[in-house]
Parts: sequence; C-alpha cells; structure tokens
Amino acid sequence: MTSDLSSMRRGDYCPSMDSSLFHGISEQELSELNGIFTSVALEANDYLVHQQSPATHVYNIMSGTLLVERIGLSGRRQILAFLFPGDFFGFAHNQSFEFSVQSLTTANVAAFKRKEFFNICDHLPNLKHNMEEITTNVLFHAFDQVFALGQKKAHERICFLLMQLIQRQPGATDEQLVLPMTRRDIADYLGLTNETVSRAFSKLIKMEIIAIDNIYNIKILNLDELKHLASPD
Amino acid sequence: MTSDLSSMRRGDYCPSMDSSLFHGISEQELSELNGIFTSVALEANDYLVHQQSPATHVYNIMSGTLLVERIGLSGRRQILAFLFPGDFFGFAHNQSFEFSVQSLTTANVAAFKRKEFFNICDHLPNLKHNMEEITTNVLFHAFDQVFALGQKKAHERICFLLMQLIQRQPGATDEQLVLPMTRRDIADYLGLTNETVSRAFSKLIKMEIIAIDNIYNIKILNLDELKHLASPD
DNA sequence: CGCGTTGTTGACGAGTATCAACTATTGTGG
DNA sequence: CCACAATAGTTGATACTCGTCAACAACGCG
Repeated sequence: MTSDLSSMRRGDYCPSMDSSLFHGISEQELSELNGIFTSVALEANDYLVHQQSPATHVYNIMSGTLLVERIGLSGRRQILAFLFPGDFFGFAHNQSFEFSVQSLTTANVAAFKRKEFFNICDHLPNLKHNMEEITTNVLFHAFDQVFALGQKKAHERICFLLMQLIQRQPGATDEQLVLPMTRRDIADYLGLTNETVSRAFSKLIKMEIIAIDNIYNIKILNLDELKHLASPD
Repeated sequence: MTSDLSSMRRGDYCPSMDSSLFHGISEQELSELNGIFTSVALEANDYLVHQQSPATHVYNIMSGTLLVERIGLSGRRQILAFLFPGDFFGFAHNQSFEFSVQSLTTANVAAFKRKEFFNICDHLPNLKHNMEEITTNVLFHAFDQVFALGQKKAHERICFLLMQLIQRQPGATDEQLVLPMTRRDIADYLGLTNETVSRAFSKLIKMEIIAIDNIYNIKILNLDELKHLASPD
C-alpha cells in the first residue's frame, strides 16, 4: 500500500495530464494531504464507486486503469472516460455519483473525504488551481468525445481512442500500445457494438495503420494517418 | 442596452439553472461587477466569439439564445451547447477559444474581461462558488450529450433535446415550446443530418407524442412518453 | 410576384446493429 | 498437465437505421 503521495508529482506516473492534482505543491503542503487519505487497493473488475451511491470521497488514481460508466434504464452502457495514474475522479453535482467506476486492472487509488479535501483546497491555492484545471480538461475531453461520437465513423473512432491512449497511458509509445480494456469496453466508450469494433480493427490492420500480435498489444505502423483519422481539426 | 446585472438574479430570466452566476450575491457586491462589464448587443446570426480567437472575455447571457459550435477540418459542424439567458460562457484551456458562439436571435450579453473577472472571483466567494457549480453543470450536461449521441436513436435524441428545452428555455412549458434553432442546428447538435431530424419529427408526430402548428412551435401531447424516450435512466 | 432559403419526403446506398457460427483465450477441476 | 467449460473476439449473412442525392413544398423577403 502506497502511503505517500509525493510520487504522484513525478512525470513517470502522470504522463497524461499537463495538470496533475499535486503539481506545484510543496513537500510541506503535501504532508498535510498525506495525513488524510486512505489507500484503496482494487483487483480487476472491482468497483470503486457505484452509480447512485453517496459521493463521500474524491479519488486520485495512483496506479492501474479504471473506467467511468453510466448505465441507462434500458441497460445500455456508456463509458464516459478511462482513468489512468494521476487522474482524478470525484465530480458530483448532487450528493450521489451518477456513474460507476470500475477497475480494469489491479489498481491503487487514494481516497480523500470530500469535506476534508475541499477544506484543504481552500487554503492551498495551488491545489485548488489544479482542481480547476483538471475540471476544465475533463470538460474539454468530454467535448472531444461528443465530437467523435457525433461526427466519426467506426474506424475513425478507434483511431480517436488509440490517440488518447498513446497520449495518456503510462508506458505507451508512438509505436507500441497495450490496451487495458476489452472490445466491449471500447464499444461502449465509442457508442458502437463489439462486433463493429472488431471489424474496425480488422479494417485498420488491412489499411496497414496498425498491427496486432496479442489482441491487447497494438503496434502503430502509420502514426500520421492514425492522427489524421482520429482528429477532426 | 442593459447596464445592470441585478435582473439576472431573478428567476424569470434564469429559468434553467439552479446556479446562476449571480445567485446569492449582495447588491453591494453586484455593484462592483456592474462597473466592469460591457454589454454586447447581437442580431440573429452574429458571432460573439470565433473559433481560435483569443479568449479575452467571459460572458453572461442576458437575453436571447446562442449556440456553441465547433467546426472540424472536414467542414462538419458539431454544436456543443445552446445558451439561454443566465447561462455562462468562457471556458478555455489555452489562450484561445476552441469554439465559436453564434447568436440565434437578437441577444444581449454581458462581457467581462477575463482577468478582472477572475480577480473579483478571488474575493467574492459566492461568485467563485457559482462559477464552480456552473462548470460542474456544464460538465454533466456534456456527459448527457455523450450518452445521447452514443446510445440513442434519432427520434430519441430529438426527445432528449426537447426535454432540455422544456427545462431551460424561458417561456417554455410542459405543453408548448418554441424552437429558436433551425433543423440544421438540431442536426448538428445531435450528430444527425437535417433530413433525419425532419423524419424523426414526423415520426414523433405520427406517434402522437408531439404536434406542430408553425414549424418552430411544438406542442407536447405525451410528456411521459417524451421523458421516457429522452431519458436513459 | 419571383427568388432564395429552409423544411419535407422519397429512393437508394453506405454503415452499423443484430443474429449466428466459429475461433481463440482464459480459467477450473480432475 | 490436460480436458473441459466459460468467456472474449472474429467473421459472415442479413436487417435496419441513417446519410446522400434529388425533387418538391413552405416560408420569408425584396
């Protein structure tokens, strides 16, 4: 169990965000935070929070990959985000979460009681500023997803996801990529079915943009074309 | 030209938000804000801000309806939100806006210089709190849109929009509704084409869920069914 | 009134969902 | 360690939804 947050400020844990939660926070200030969090250890498929459960904590991902999902009455599932080390989760506008967060891998998460956390925010301007920046980033990420879902074809959406993973997943490079999620997860993230996802992968392979050894191991053969398909503007 | 923000705190101007920007702010504090905004008058189809123009201001809608759009390289347009009186616009994570904001009607908008506005935020806790609440609402709205685009069929997306309008548009009731936007705007908001939007409306009419006199004048005949189609959970 | 814009409707085709069969992978107990 | 079952992924056939193209209707405006 990790009992020290300071590692979270190092780039190797937070490849994704220009704004990690603890960026620019002094050792002394960090020690204050160290006192008030509990570390949660998760196995693959464990739930961190359930849809409609009371929003008692906010969370900072220390290791592992998680997903944020929302399930409709009809049973349709939409994945709203994948969470990587350094990412933050805790947005709620009522007392309850409107999402579930499930772990895809073994993971460690720092959990802060909401009230205590926001109290500390009030007298650590840097922390508050980071929170605001993260919120804005999440918002812009959501807009990107709206654009992708509204405007793109299946194989373009896959490229959109792959680009996100390249940018955000620890250990990912321009050429090699490990998918932590299943085809169904990808489908539910991109508003597709798993069959369509499968076919879209096959198409990208045939187009020689990617190659796969293991199903979860992807090689990028043509990054420029990948970018082009992924990006609308 | 409106030169007084106090009207913005009244419910009749802000039917939509549980959190208007100026909610809970004293007359005295409000007068401080009154000194630093300029009022912008817009005609229908005028642009308030352009994609990639520098983000110099933040805006609060006083009257009228506007839309937030983003145009991709391919020329396809995604509308990210419609803005109603009381709504706030100004999110940016660089120096420039990544969206355009266009007016659908004649409109009045209060424009605050970013820096001055955020300075005032720093010593008006209520204002800052309202900002944060608005940001969270916008975020949740974006998630709703992701769900709609990812999981819903054309006529369900229309219902999703109609429910939003019932809740947010000034003067809208459970039974009568005026659309301020064109079919193309609706299409670009919901990730459809205008033809599909047209057909979806026809379908809802045939299902006796809505009726239309004037094209922009919609009667809700079966609100329960509308809600059911609109809402995933 | 004529003209341009916007909306509607139809015919058709492209893209995706659905259903089903099959293959590959993972996990379990003997 | 193997056999088997369960799960995940792929591929094909078919149906459905939505996009595209085209014709037409309704509306707004000079």
